Amino acid sequence: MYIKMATLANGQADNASLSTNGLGSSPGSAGHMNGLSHSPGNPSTIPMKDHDAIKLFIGQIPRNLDEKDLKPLFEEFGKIYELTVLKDRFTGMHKGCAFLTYCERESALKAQSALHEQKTLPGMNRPIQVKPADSESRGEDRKLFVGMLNKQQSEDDVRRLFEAFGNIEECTILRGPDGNSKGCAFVKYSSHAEAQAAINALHGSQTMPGASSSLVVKFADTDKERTMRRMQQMAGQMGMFNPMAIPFGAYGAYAQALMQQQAALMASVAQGGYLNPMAAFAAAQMQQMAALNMNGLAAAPMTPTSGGSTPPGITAPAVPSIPSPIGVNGFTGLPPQANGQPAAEAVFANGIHPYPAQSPTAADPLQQAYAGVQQYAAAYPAAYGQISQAFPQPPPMIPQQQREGESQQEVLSKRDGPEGCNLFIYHLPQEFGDAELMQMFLPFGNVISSKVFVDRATNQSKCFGFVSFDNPASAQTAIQAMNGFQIGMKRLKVQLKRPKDANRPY
DNA sequence: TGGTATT
Repeated sequence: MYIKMATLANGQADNASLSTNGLGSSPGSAGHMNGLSHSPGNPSTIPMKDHDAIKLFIGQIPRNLDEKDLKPLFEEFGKIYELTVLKDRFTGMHKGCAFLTYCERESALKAQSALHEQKTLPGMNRPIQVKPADSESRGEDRKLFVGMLNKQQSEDDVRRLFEAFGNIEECTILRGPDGNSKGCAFVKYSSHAEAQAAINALHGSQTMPGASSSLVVKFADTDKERTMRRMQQMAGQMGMFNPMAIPFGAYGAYAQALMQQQAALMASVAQGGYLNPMAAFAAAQMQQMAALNMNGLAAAPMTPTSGGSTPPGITAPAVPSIPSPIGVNGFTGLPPQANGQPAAEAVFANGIHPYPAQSPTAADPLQQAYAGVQQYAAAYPAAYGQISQAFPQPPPMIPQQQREGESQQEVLSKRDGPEGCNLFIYHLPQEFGDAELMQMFLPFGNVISSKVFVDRATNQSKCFGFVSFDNPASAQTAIQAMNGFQIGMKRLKVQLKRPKDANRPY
């Protein structure tokens, strides 16, 4: 009985928060004190109930109607298994709603379609509510997030699109404070299966006029995910560490340990006087990759995220979950020599090895990341060769360390830094995606966003992009260091991003 | 010289 009461209390609370009818209810009352409610503990009095029977929430019931009054209204759709008016636990006051379970699932569906919002009971000013109780499903597993809608599309438009796949209980366009659509919506079906069917049929199926890519149909965030998202946003605004690193458990701890290890390496390098932008660049890449891989968010870290093509010599290695032996030349799948040079020599063309000699062990993820850097560098010998020319002297800068746990959130956030912190970069290699762009600028500070402009029609990079730092000094340092930097046949153009309202050509 | 969004 205790369990039964708890269940009812939960269901009631759920429905109270769900319903838009203004029915007040405080959690806790269990309406089991009535003549129609069967005691599930006594087999002799329990009618048989379908295994897939649906518990219905009935709302907008006049408070003078009790179970025996309501029974005739609902009985015409089938045999009632249980009907319970919700009452305040302490005062016994009728709360204006009830739970109803038919013996057969089909009866519930019939009652819902016949009654829900179809008639208004005497004395009420809103129509009766007959719908599955929230306790019937978590809610989240049948609620969809729909993205890439046309901003002109209405609730009805979306309903029409989704109604073929099941019964839609809710359909809401997300709107900003001004009432304009954000181009996305929530659609809630009666069942998980319906929601899944809609995903299967509609996700990516079409591109709405004016939308930048094809329709997105996926399960909506769970409460937990929503909380995480909020935390991330908050942390991002405050420039704090990323809370995502904490719940990742063992992986997060491992990634953090890795980064600490790498930070220690970098510190020893700095003390040895070897620090130069190139070393910082390579180290930053290594950190990125290690962090990304450990979090399982990017199995092939050096694959451009946009553009579709892969730089020559880069084979997008997957980091094996069970490490296999790798040699100094790097990953399985990497040609032993790229561009005619041993990869390691291509990286450190200036003869400076910023890392202490190590004997590579096969199981060391650091080695894997290191190999990844080598591989990446091997594909861009020109870039790396030029670095030593670009910086005959150590430049007047101390590359800012990436702080622990910072990378994921920073990678994911898409926002400008303050004025003077945002760079426009032109003449990027065709193969560069957001990730590569960011890695290139990480040595100069805390990169809060990176974006390579991609032609939507061809999905090809337009060879320019944006990088935002969290402070103007980093941006200036990056300009000094990287403007005119030669990659292959091109030289990077690195300038402050033109403010939106300003009209000055550089 | 940008922006795939979660009641």
